[in-house]
Amino acid sequence: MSKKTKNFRPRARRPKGFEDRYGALANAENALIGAAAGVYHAHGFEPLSTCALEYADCLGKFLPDDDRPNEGVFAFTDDDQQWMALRYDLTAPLARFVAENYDPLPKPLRRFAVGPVWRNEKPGPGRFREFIQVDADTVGAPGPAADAEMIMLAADVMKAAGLANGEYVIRINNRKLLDAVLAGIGVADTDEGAIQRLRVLRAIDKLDRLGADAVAQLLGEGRKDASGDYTKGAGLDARGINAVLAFTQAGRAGLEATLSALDPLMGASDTGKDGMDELRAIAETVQACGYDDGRAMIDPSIVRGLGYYTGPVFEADLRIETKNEKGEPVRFGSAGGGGRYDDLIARFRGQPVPATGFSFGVSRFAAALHALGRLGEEAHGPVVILALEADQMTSYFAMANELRAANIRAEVYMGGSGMKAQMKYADKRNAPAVVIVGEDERASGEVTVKNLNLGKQLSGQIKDNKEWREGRPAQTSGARQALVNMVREALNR
RNA sequence: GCCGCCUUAGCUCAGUUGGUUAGAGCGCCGGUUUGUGGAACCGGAGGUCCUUGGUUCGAGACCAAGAGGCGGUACCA
Repeated sequence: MSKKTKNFRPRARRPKGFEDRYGALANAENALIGAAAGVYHAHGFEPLSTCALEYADCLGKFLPDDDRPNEGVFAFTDDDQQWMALRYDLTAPLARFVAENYDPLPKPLRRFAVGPVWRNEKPGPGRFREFIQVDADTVGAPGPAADAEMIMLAADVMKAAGLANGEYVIRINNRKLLDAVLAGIGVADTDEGAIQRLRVLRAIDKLDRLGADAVAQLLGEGRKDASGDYTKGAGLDARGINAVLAFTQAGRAGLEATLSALDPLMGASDTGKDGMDELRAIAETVQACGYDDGRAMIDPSIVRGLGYYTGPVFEADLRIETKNEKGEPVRFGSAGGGGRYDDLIARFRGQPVPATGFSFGVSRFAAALHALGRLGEEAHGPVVILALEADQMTSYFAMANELRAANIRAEVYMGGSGMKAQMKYADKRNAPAVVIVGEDERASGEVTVKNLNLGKQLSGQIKDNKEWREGRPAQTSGARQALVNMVREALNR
């Protein structure tokens, strides 16, 4: 080994856009995953775990005229020259799995999935290059009841995450309605029209962020933003712009009122009629189940991503304003979204397989709750049993087991340091109490329990160093058999 | 990708018109306790001033390029 190699020290650094989650944030993610998985499991969904890598063509991540995967995915070629890509969501792998194992699976297939997905995009607040999603999907159910169920489940998950009524809303729309509006203003069913439709969708997606005026520019000629960047518009005329904006603004307070406002905008279009029928059926179900109390609403300005949605689309939004450390409002985007994608599995099978689903961005959700100070952090750490005598470890382990059996989180100090360092460790772990058994206690068959919170309070009153040194505030000794009760008492004070 | 702002100790920052050994608060470590965290007092460690190149007798301060961070915008199938 050369001297140079020997001295090499890699600089510890985290890849850009990737996040470490420790402590409260990691706990929050786990709690959200548990909440969502609990709701879905209770509704009969089966867990499915698929692999992180997929063949890129199975993800549909190829540009039509290109031989390498699209930007936005992390991809590389395998030994056999095939393009592999990290999954960018859990829906495309589901489509692959269903197509691959179609015959033996129960239809409809109800499955939920939890896991990280990867996107090669610019990171931002609540936008990560690796993040955890929880998905639930129903495959093989063509009717709007399946969509309505997805919406109600999404609301249930938000509730299970600890949010109160009014702090979240599931917004509902149907892509067919916008298609009808665009057809009505002369957007042709051609390649050119498809591009135009795409630009319209992107423009509408920016409504909440940029406002109606900017979106009107994007629907028309184009828009120059504050940084001087120019975005080409959809090229609609004034009549078209007004029609699209009127559609997006047709949302009303109640489900019925919104449906009534939308009806006249659909004209004679068959697509529009289909979309309205679906939306009406969803609204009736949601209403009958009592979710029209603010948890679910129709919002024509919701369009969702661009790709595979074919009908109803939904989005879960936090209604609490999020601020950063400087008090500036932070836009986190939606906590989740979904919709119907009847053509996705057909890519593999040649015949349509209807499907609908919902996906939560757990990492973003957790980051938003963190910014809101709503993490529900654990009140305290584990009880720490000091390891004062190296030859007494088995008795320390026995005490820890007794506490755990009584449902008290506990650990034995595992370091090699002295008592002072062990106390500091317990303090840093936010331990509610420490158990002290050294030579003295062992000789007399006792244990000492020190209440760290109480000790902290008492320390504020001590001014004299002698008192500090000699006082043993907030700790009590008692018989070894009373360990659990003494710790419990300390926890309750 | 494009535009703008930022980068000095672990963290938050100060650093006069370019001028000797670069500072503070908090944190960390140690001592006043060799069986005690947290108050108080005393002491200590810790900096390639993001990197590279340039201007200058002299650069943490000025210039250029690059990297990283933040914000906006685009992209997000």
